[in-house]
Amino acid sequence: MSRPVAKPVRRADARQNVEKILEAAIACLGRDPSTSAIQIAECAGVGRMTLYGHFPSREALVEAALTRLLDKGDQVLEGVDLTGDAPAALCALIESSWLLIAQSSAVLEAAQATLPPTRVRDLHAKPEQRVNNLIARGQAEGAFRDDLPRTWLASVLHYIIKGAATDVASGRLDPTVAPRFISETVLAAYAPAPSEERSTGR
Amino acid sequence: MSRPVAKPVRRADARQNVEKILEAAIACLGRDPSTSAIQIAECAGVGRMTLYGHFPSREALVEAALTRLLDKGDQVLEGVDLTGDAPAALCALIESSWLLIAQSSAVLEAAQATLPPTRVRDLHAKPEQRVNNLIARGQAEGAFRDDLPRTWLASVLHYIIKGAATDVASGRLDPTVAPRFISETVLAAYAPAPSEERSTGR
DNA sequence: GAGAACTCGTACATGGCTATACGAATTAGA
DNA sequence: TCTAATTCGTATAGCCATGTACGAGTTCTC
Repeated sequence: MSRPVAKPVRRADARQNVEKILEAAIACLGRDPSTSAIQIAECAGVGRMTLYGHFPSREALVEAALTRLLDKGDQVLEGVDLTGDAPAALCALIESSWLLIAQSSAVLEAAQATLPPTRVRDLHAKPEQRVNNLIARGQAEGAFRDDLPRTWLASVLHYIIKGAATDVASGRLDPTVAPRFISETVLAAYAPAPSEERSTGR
Repeated sequence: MSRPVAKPVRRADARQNVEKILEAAIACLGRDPSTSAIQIAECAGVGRMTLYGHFPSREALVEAALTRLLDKGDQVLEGVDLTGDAPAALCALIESSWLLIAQSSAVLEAAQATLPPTRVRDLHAKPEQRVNNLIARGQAEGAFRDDLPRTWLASVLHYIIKGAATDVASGRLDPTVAPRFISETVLAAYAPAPSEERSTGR
């Protein structure tokens, strides 16, 4: 009875199919959070039953896709140096992962429609923390404005990234200029109030 | 047969029901763009069949709701003085109609899922223009930054308003402080490059 | 090469939303 | 008051998505 789910070895093609399905799910849900399991399956190039063979329900699939996406994002952010000058670090963060963040937002939206809210919060708490810390540090150093709460500043970043991603997806915005627009806008929005010239760090 | 739709007089209660349905549609779709016609009907306090008696399809209902909402927004903006100092005008615009704009965005999202894209564009072209003109004027006067395209600046405004509205709806953001946050953030984002210290109003 | 794992089609039950048709009860308006 | 407009329940049909069951064919893995 000590092995309820233990399938230690899976056939190679099976694992490969799981991979294809997850990638397709991320792509599809990133485009439209309400994509059906059928569409994801055919987008992955597998039969619908294969999908249900690997994921017991659409809910499980969405959760798996979100988890993978957040892990991927976490890895990317791991490789970005966020310790230096706060504005520069924010810029680097945006440059390196705005698309990933945008995708995550969309998949997260899909998750919110099907998963219990607590589960969702748990899943994306960690990556969220990275951004939060950076903003907090910037505020403490006087590089970012202090007259608006950190949570709001973080939200603004997400709003803009998500909006830009939507417009890029629908062809209204050129993806090559998007990161620059985002960075310049967010940095300006985060800038300390100009009236009183605080000693802005260095 | 020369009068296919001509119903010159409608009974008072009928018109009143149409009113209730439209208001309910705006409220429901503003909260969740995928609200079903059934939910809208019971939210309006009328039977489902009454709804179909007044609107031939859900699509027609969505279009009617969007049209009414945009008209309402247009009226509100009509009463706002946008001719003075550009930042102040933008601030007044946000203060007076951020909630309306947010609702419009949500209903517009519902419309995009059911209406032909051209129709949607046509409908909200006019209110959009008001914001665009204000931004253009601000740029021309040097009150707003010029290094980012006007369309992008307008988009940013929408991103933030829509995001804030979502967070207010889900209880993550206090509705009483939201307009202030939005205004201060957008004004900072729109500010001209900081190197030259313009006298930014007060 | 043989057995097991895996794929995937078909079929089916379920549930939700849209939309139509019919008809009875209600109600406004003259 | 009387008539016609209006409401609104029920029934019906179609479409689509989810999820389960069965079974035959294919392909890995030993």
